[in-house]
Order: sequence, then C-alpha cells, then structure tokens
Amino acid sequence: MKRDQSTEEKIKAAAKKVFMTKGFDGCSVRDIAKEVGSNVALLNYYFRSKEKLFELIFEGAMSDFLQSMIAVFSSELSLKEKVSQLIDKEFDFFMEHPELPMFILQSLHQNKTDAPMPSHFLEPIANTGIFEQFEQAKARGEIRDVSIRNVTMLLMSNVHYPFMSKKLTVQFHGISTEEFDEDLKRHKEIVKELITNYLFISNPKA
Amino acid sequence: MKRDQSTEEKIKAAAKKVFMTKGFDGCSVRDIAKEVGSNVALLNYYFRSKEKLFELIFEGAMSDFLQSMIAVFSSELSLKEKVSQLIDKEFDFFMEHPELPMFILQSLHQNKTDAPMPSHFLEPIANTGIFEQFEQAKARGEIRDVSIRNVTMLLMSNVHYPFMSKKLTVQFHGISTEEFDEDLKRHKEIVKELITNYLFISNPKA
DNA sequence: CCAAAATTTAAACAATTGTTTAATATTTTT
DNA sequence: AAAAATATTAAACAATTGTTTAAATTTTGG
Repeated sequence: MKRDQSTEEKIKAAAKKVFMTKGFDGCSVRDIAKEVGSNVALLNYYFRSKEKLFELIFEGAMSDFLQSMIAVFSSELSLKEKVSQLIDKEFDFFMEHPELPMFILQSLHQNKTDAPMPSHFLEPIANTGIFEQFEQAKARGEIRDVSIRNVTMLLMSNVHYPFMSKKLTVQFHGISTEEFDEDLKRHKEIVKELITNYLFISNPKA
Repeated sequence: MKRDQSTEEKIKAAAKKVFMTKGFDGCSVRDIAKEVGSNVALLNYYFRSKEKLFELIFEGAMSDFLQSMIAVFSSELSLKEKVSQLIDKEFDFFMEHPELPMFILQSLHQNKTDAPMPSHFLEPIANTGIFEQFEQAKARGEIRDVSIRNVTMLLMSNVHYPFMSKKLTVQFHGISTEEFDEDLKRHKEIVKELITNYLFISNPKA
C-alpha cells in the first residue's frame, strides 16, 4: 500500500513554496514538479489536478493564518491582555511567514477558492468565547462602544498590511530590508499602544 | 496619420479593467481583446506586447494611487488638518477604485514590474514639503517622536487594507456588501480619531 | 521469491498561450 | 480619384499549459 510518506509531503512542500511566492496563475505544474525534482504526472497521481493541490495548500494556509488568533483567544487573560498578546503573537508569526497575508488575500480576491469560508475555520474562534468577553467588557463600560467588526478591521489592517506592502514601502522610502524590519518592530509597539489606548477606557464607569 | 484616437483608448480601458480584476498572470491577451470586441493582433499593433501594455496600465494605476496623497500634501493646511484630510480623501478615492490597492501591491509583490519606483512618482511628494512640515512640527513638540516612516505605515495600513480584505472580512463575519460598506465608513472615522489622537500632543510644550 | 500493488517515469494529448505574418479594409494625403 | 499610410482582420507560429496514457520501476505481502 503506502510506500513512502515523504513523496506526497515533498510535493506539498514544493507546491506551498511555489504557490505562495508566485500565486496560482503565476506558476505551472511543471514549476512545482521541478521544485520537487520530479515529474508532472506525479503531482496528478497524488492530487488529481493543479486546482485540487492548490485548494489543499490554501486550506492549510488559511488554517495557519487563523491559528495564532485562536491560541490567544483561548487563553484565560483579560481582554486588554488578549488584544496586546494578539498583536504580539500575530506579528511574531508573520515575521516567520511574511508571504501568508498576501497569499490569502490575493487568492480570495481572485476567487481562486470559490467556496465560502468553511465553518471549521470560524467555529473554533467563536468557541473561544471572545465575542462574549468583548460584549461583556463593553456592557461594563471598560471599552468603547465600537463594534467587534471594527476592532477586527483595525487589528487586521495594522497586523497584515505591513507584511503585504514590503516592496512598496521599501521602494517608497528607499530603505533596506534591515531598515524595514526595524520599522516593523516599531510599528508593532505603536499599534499595541494605539489600539489599547483607543479601545480601553482608562477610568471605567467614571 | 492618426485615424481614431478611441481605439487605442478603448484597448487601454479594457486592459485596465481586465488586469485590475484578474492580474497579469490571471488573464490572456485574448481576454482583453474580447473585452475590446476586437482582435489580438490589434493589441500588439498598438502596444507591442502584453508586458508593455501591462507596464503602461501599472504606471497609470500607480499614478492614481499617489495622486490624492499629493493633492492633500500640497495644500496650505496644518499638519493635523492634512492628516485628517488625507484619510478622508484617500478613503473616498478608494471607495471609487477599490481594486487599486490590491492591484498595486500584488503587482509589486510578484515583480510584475521590476524597475524601482521612478523618481517622477516620488519627487512630487517630496516637493510638497510634507517631510519638512512633519519634522518642524516634531521639533516644536506638537507631535510625538515617531518617524515619518512609521506614520506612513500606520496610514497606509488603515487606509489600504480594508479595501484589500473585503472578501476575507465579508466571509469572516458573514455579512453583506452593504454591511461591509457601513463598516468601512465607521472605520474611516475611527482611524481619523485614532491616529490624530495618537500623533498630536494635546498640550504642546506643556 | 514471486506476483500483485503501488509508485515513478517519459511521452503524448488537445487546448491555450503570446506573438507574428500577410492580406484586407479604411482613412489620409496628394 | 489615385496613391500612400494607417488600421484591422484572420490565420498561423512555436511554446507552454494541465492532464492522461501506458510502460517501467519499486515496494509489498503471501
């Protein structure tokens, strides 16, 4: 039956690398095969089609994409701590996987995955109870009267965008990669202060 | 010599539409020709190649992309007013051209345009004197000790990202396009308050 | 060890890609 | 109106696309 687990995994790794950097339309199955050091037919032998292989990679990427969020939300921290930790953890994560935000948004943008987001992505987040914690904090007057959707937009904007805009920013300011990375670190701290200062009312109920 | 100006313009318009929505790799020259209602050979007759045509469209898009920025920076307003107006104007502009941020960042990301950003894009911005105005305000203690690069990152993140993440956000929250647009408007106001509150010290020199 | 199953390969498939050629149609100039 | 220039078309080009076929190789189980 199964002979070597690693072939299938090697193809997945190569496909991930190529799809992430070049996008679905920007690469051929032969590009991936070359990255594996093997044949085109082998990809279809394991994954049936380019599209099926892509969907697999995309699902994995989306899972990673949401993972750090779930980890933080599942903890037993205060809302303020969670927001602060979320920014920290997401930044650290995307430092390791800087291509992820662009890959996800670009794939969705071009309908490379037509299906609506499966519930197995969203339910784990809802199950952390973060939404209830947020509403309760609002009811207690600890945080501003802002919708959780707007808070999400704020967080995502400031956490995802910098990693998507590296080329633009580096060219725009004429800086080096090292300088950009320094800016990233500083940005993280600014965003933490900015958002917590804005969201959390300093003297609740006063 | 010239017979009909509108043919060349029609091709450009069609190319812009197709490139913007599908990306360079995501479309064929025949897709564009079909959008024009004409032949493939005509595209190369006017623009020599798919790549040349794309570069033209990209340059135009980048120009639009930076235009509203220059308009605001060139005005005779205070820095605080400029920041506030910039957010307003950019938001209004991207409401009309929501695909622009994704198109620009994605094209740069995949090196669809290899050349560094031409000086004719950057000089007009520098020539507005915005950098000097910023440093002077900082010297006078009116604004925080933050680099202009970090302020730029803040602004771009909050202004560009929401338009890039529509599909993700709509799916994530399970909302309609109308609800998303409402969130966008609210986001604009939040960002204005957030950034001006953060950047400008309420009681200078105190 | 041998047959059956699973894996890997090379080659071929039709369809699509960007580009070019050469002929036709239209406009402009004389 | 004739001639020259410009614009538009259909057809063909070789290269590349995703996928399939069928043969060769390797691994597995009895």
